[in-house]
Amino acid sequence: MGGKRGPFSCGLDAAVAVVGGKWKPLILWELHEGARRFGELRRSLSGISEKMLIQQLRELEADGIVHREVHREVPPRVEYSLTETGASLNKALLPLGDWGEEHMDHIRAVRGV
Amino acid sequence: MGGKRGPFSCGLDAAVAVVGGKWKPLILWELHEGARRFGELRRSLSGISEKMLIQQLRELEADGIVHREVHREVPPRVEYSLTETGASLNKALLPLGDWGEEHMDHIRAVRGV
DNA sequence: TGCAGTACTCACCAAAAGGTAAGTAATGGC
DNA sequence: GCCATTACTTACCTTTTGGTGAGTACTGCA
Repeated sequence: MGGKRGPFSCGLDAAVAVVGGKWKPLILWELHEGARRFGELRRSLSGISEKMLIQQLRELEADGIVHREVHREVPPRVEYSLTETGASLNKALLPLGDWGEEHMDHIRAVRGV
Repeated sequence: MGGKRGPFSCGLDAAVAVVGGKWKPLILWELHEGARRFGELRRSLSGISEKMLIQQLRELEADGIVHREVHREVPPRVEYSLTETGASLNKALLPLGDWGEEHMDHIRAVRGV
């Protein structure tokens, strides 16, 4: 879903193309309080594989949502943070997060999970 | 993505489980002005297959997002509309749609589509 | 009799997303 | 010399998602 998908039929379609998938919303959420290192993100997003994390971060970077900063040290330190565009996207996701919070029990019940 | 996936790590995760995928956001959008027939939806969502449309509608129905009403006529008439929960979800999606609208050109440019 | 229109349903296939496990590069400290 | 740490990278596989095309049930109407 993070893959290319072009001409969008509406704004929602475009936004979903950028933030869709299993991990991207969670990654954005993790970054909403400031920069995070690769390893920090991996530990926070329990269950994500390194491959997935990198892949999603690269796509978000390509879409101008996150900024990647490499500190040339050993061991290496790479920090990811939201760009301004990313921060605005995160803000636009807040109501959806609230909705989910509010209806989580209902959804869980309906799906039997 | 519409498939079962639980326990959610946060509200956003739960919301994405309900509204994720290629078509669901667009279906919700189509319903935001009122009830629509199956055929109307198929024509509006250009490119969707009948199988996908039904599948997504069934999942949304199971999640309590849309209501399905069958009118016993010939030829048959089935109308889909948002439940109250669905309407609130749609509302929560508005900022995301606005964000997409605003950044669509940027995204298209970055992806070369 | 048979065709039109509507809303599905099914079997099968292709593509995309996601997961696993192993390997790499760089260097400071023991 | 060798191990630890960090941030990847690669190859391979499974699961999920999405697409195609044909078929079904119902009944009014020509």
